[in-house]
Amino acid sequence: MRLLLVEDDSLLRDGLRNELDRAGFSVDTASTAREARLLGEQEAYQVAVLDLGLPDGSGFSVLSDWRDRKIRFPVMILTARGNWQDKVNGLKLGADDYLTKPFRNEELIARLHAIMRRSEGRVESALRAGDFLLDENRQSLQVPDGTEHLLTGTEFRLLRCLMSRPGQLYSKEHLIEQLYSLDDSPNENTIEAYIRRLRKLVGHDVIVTRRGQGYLFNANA
Amino acid sequence: MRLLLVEDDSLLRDGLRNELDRAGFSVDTASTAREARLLGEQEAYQVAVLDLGLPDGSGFSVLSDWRDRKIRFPVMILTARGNWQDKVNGLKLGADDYLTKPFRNEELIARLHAIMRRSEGRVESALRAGDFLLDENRQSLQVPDGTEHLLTGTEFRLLRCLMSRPGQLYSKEHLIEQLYSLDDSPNENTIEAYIRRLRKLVGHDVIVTRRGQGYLFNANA
DNA sequence: CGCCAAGCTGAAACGAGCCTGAAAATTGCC
DNA sequence: GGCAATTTTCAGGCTCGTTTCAGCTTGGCG
Repeated sequence: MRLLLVEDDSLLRDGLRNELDRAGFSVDTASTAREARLLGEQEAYQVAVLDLGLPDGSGFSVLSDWRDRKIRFPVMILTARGNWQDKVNGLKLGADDYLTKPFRNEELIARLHAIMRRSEGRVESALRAGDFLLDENRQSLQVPDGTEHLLTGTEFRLLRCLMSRPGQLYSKEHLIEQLYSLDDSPNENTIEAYIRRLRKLVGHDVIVTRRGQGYLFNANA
Repeated sequence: MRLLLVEDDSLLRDGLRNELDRAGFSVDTASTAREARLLGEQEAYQVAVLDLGLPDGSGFSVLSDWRDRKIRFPVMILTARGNWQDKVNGLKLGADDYLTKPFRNEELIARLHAIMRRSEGRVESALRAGDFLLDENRQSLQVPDGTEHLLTGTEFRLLRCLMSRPGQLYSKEHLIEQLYSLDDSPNENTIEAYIRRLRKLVGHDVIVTRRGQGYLFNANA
C-alpha cells in the first residue's frame, strides 16, 4: 500500500516514516512542494499525507495541482493547531481529512485507514473474498475452514493487494510497485517466493498464475 | 501492434520500451529526428510516441514532415512540464495527445489506447466482429456460443490484428511485421501455426485463407 | 493429368517464465 | 552483540508458450 509523505521537518518526517512503515505502508517521502508534485504525478499512491507548511510553497498549491491533473488518491492534511482557515481551504480543495499537530501516531494511522476505506467504498476494516477474510487490524487471514493464520508484514500486504480486487490480474512488476517504496525494489523472484507461501495457506489454485501476465486471486477454486 | 518510440534519452527510452513491450506493443525506437523520419515513412505503425527534445532538430519538424507525407498514425507528444506553446503547436500540427514529463507509465499506456481507439473510430475497449468479442483487458476471446477463451500473448495479438478490420486481407509478411519488432522476425510458418490454433477456437472457416495473398477474418462463416 | 508452390498439420525442440527448497542477508529484539 | 524471525536471493528443475521442422494435402496451371 503505497503512501506519499510530504513533510519538510526531517525529524518529524523520519519518525512518521518509521511509524507508517511498521503500519504496513510503502512510504516514499518528499520534503518540498516540488518533489511532492513530481512524485504524486509519477507514482501511483493509495494515499498521501501532506504537511501544509513547506519551504517552497504551500501544500495547498501541491494539492490543487494534483487535483487539476486528475490525480485522485485521498489526501490527509497536517497543519499547526487550530488554524481554522486551513481546514476550510483544504477540504474545499479536495482533501479527505485533516489532522492538527501534535497528534498521536495511532490516530493518524487509524484515520488513514478510514479515508482509504472510504475511497474504496468499503465499510468494514476486513477484506472479504469468498470465504476468505483478511483482517486489517489483526493482520491475519481466516480461511474457509475457519482457522486463522497470522501473517508476516509482506505476506499480508501482498495478499491484501490480490484480495482487494478478486479476479483482477496483477503483474509482478505492479505488485512490487505496490509493496515496496521507490528506493528498494527487490528481485521479481521475491514475489514468486511469497506467492508460494501464500498458496500454502489459501490452497494452490486460489492464486492463479497467468504465465507472462501475472497473478490473480480466485476465491472459488 | 506496432509502435514507434522517438526519444533521445537512452535511459528513459529503454524504460519506456520495456513498459510498452509488456503492454503488448511491438516497439521500434529512434533516438534522432532523422531516424524517426525514416522509420515513420518506411514502416507501418499504429501509433508513435514522440519526444520534442531531440538532438538534431525538434520533434515538431518530424511530425510536420510525417503529416506532409500523409503519414497518418496517431502521435503522442512528450514534452517538459508546462510548456503551453508546445501544446498548441503540437496539436496544430496534428498530434493526437500530449503528455508532460514526468508522467506515470500507466497513464501513457491508457492514453495510447485511447488515441488508437479514437483513430479507429472505436469506443469500447473490446473488439467486436459478428458474435466474436475480443477483450483487451482480459486478453480473452468470447465466441458466439458465449464461452470465453483465455489467449496467450501471441495468439491475442494476431487475432486482434485480424479482427481489427474484418474482411481485410493481411499477408503473412504484414502480420509478422505487426506482431514482431524489426529485430526478431520468425519464420512465416509461425503465422500458419498460430492461424491453426486460432481456428480451433473460432472455427475453421472464420479465418479465410487466400492462397498466395494472406488471411482475413470473416465473422459470419 | 501431373507438377510445383503454398498451406496445413502434428510433433519435437527450444527458451523464457515460473516453481521450489535451501542458503544468505537483513531486521528486530533482548 | 547475539539470537530468532523475516525477507531476499540463488540455483536447479519443470512447464508451457513459442518456434521450427518434416511430411502431407490442396489448389493452380500447363
